[in-house]
Amino acid sequence: MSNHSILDALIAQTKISKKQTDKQQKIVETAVKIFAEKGYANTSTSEIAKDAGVAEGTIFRHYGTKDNLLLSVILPFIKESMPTMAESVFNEILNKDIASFEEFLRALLRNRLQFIKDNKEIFQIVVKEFLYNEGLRNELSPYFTKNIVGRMHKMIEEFKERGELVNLPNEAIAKMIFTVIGGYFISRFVLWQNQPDTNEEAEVENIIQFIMNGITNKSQGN
Amino acid sequence: MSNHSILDALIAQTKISKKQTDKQQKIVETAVKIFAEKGYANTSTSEIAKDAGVAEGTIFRHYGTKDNLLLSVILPFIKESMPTMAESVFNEILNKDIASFEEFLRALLRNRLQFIKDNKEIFQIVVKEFLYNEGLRNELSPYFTKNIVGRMHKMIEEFKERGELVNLPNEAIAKMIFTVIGGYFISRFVLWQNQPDTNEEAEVENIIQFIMNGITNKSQGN
Amino acid sequence: MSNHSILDALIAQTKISKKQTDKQQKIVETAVKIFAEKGYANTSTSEIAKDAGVAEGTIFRHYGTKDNLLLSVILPFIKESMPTMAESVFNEILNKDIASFEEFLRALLRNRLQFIKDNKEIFQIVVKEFLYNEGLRNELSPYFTKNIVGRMHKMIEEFKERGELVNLPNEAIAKMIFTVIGGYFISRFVLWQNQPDTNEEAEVENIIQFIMNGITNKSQGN
Amino acid sequence: MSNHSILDALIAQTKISKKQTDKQQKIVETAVKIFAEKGYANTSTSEIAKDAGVAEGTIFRHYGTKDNLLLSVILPFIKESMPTMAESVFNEILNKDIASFEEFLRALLRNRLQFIKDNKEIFQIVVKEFLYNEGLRNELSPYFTKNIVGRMHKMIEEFKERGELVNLPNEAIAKMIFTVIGGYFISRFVLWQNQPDTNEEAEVENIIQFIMNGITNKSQGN
DNA sequence: TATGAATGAGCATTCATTCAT
DNA sequence: GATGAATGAATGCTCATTCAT
Repeated sequence: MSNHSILDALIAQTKISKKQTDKQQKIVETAVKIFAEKGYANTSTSEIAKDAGVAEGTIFRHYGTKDNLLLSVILPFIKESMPTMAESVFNEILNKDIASFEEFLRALLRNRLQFIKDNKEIFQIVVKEFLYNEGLRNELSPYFTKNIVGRMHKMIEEFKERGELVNLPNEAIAKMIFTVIGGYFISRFVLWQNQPDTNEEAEVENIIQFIMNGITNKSQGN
Repeated sequence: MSNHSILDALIAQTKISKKQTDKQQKIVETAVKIFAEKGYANTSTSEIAKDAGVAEGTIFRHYGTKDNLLLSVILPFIKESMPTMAESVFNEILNKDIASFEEFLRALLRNRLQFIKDNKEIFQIVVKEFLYNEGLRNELSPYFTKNIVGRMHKMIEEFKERGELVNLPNEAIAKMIFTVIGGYFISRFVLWQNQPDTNEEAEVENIIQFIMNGITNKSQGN
Repeated sequence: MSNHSILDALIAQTKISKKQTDKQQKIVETAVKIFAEKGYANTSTSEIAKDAGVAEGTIFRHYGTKDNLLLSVILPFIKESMPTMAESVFNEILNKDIASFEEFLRALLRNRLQFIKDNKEIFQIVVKEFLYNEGLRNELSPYFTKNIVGRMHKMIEEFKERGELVNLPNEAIAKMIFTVIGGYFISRFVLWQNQPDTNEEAEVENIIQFIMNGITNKSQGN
Repeated sequence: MSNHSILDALIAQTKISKKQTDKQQKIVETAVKIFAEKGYANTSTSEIAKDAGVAEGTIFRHYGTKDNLLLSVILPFIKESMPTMAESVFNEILNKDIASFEEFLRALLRNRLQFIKDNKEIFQIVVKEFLYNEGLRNELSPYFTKNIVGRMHKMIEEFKERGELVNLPNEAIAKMIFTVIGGYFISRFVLWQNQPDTNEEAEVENIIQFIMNGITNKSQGN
């Protein structure tokens, strides 16, 4: 996990992926499942091979190293998770002048919630490894910054100008939104995955309200 | 990391720790440093031994297993971090009828911020392992729930009655407060530890304001 | 050395042993030699690996644990030693109505003597570990009882009815025969392996005579 | 277990044992118990120390090495078991001209049976280690030969002259007697120690009869 | 005399990786 | 493309032994 830029890897990845053999698909599937469950460092390639019904050599024929297998698992998710957000969410909002920031938040949260529900296990891997694996963190961070933070600032700026947002530094606002939303995702999908299904609708709405208005009782004066 | 209750361990811990030899101290010190840096799973006992200037056997003579060494590193922190909060923060507030919830939040945040600044590395270990190490998570969770959540609910209830807090479920309020504060600590001390010192005063104030009032511009109508 | 029934192991063993690689063969060969010489507990896997000209990992790839290697060495011997005796010796005798018990004894002793001469080293291992290794003893015992003791009783019963044998409990007779024959094997092949070759023919005959007639001088009256 | 003659050790032993401290006594007691149960090679000095309520260093202060502790446990037993037999049994018999060989056997068996019942655990150790520990075997063997075999031969010679014994080599006769008696002891006290108490009187008598007369039905002709 | 902290070689086992088939 | 035998360094841990107090 050291001297390959993530972008290089991405490119290589795209080039290589002419066709995935059945075995390859099975390997990645299995790796996702086990990495999510026990973490990268606690998973052995032999376990993956056995569970995938594949010879251990086959893993290395296709992915070269265990590190590389991790990347092969994570990268498509990253590739998807970042730009998608940009295109389908941000722009969509920016073009509709009727939208409030609250509506934007709601759309963003719902959109990402669905995405993560569709990619629960990979999300678990990314979260865990982002914290545990400094190499990976260093690779993903600039990518994240470049794609997300920039757009978010623009968005905040826009709504600040409309007078909807409090006068805090853009960065502070962005960070707090990410913290609350990210905290929700991590808490729900990584830490307490087996909790019985809660009332998602209400939860989402509470989060939006919290981000917008905090916890102070607004009808205090009444 | 399996069949020892954390409370039992805590008790045993306290009893055993008659005197720590110099070597023991060096071992724990070094373990803290390396675990924090690379994570428990990526740290070998031989590395700890070498860095601590100690024979590898010495580690096992004192701590028995690597798991146990981790606990020996973490438990005093946990022991400190939980009840302390209870006594020195919660009660203090409950007794002063002048206090607002905002003041309580400020005190809580400041108090914990100081504590974590004093125990930066162990905090890093706890955060990382809480996510990565299911066994540890299962041990710490009930302890956390029992000590913190209960008190927090009482506190929220109290201020709800005073009409200061929004009408959301106590749990939802508590969770969001923890998410924001925890997110701040993790972001600052685990993820981006090497960032240049920011304006802490302002940051703390922003967080408080955010929790209390969200991001909506309150002077909107003016 | 605990929770596997020997019968299960036997079955598994037979199934697995599709083909043995050269290295596997070398490992077992070497293990037999060293276990026999120094005992299981005093033999390290690294010594076996070195002597076998194999990487230590190779042992574990094929046998999983040191315990398992011991079983892999012993089981084929056990499998052979028990039923063979049943089929080829017992039945053979039972079908010839001319046979005397003495002839049966002679056939039995000769047959087993040859078998052990052909498997000297494994016999040494089995004897030593049967005494030293309670787990192994507990596994082998019932198997031994089931296969040997039953048949022996039937045999003794048969010859008792022919009036050839003394009126002692079958069990007592069987036990003494085993003690004398087993004692001979152990003494000759385990305890004093390096004694110069004695007159085997005479020795066998002495044993038979001893079992049949004891040490009393029968021509006493003359 | 290498370059000390057992006789030297015996002497040294005798000299040293001025006074045994309480701790020493506890150590030997505990060592006997655990060696008997699990075998020398499978017992760690730390386990002995813990069970004996003694610091590990104390064992080494008194016995120097683990090997030496084993000897300290075994030697008094050997010292006792050999000469005692000589004095109290052999001579006793030799002086009474009325005695038959059968009576001698009975006296010998009873005498040794009692001795072993009084020293069950050490007997277990000696048997196991005699087989497992080549060094120990090489040390004990000559001692055994010198003390026992010689006397036994004399005894057999004596009764051969009286016409009581079969015309087999003295050695063969001695060996078979030892095998049967030793086999009984080992079977009863080492292999199946937990068997419910059998009818000892009858068992002893069966053994004597077996040694004297074998298993042939003597009243065949009737 | 007794302690117990410290040692470091040794142990069984795991693991990512290589390579001939 | 896929296999699976083979590797050997590394790992967590044990153990007999030493030595200052």
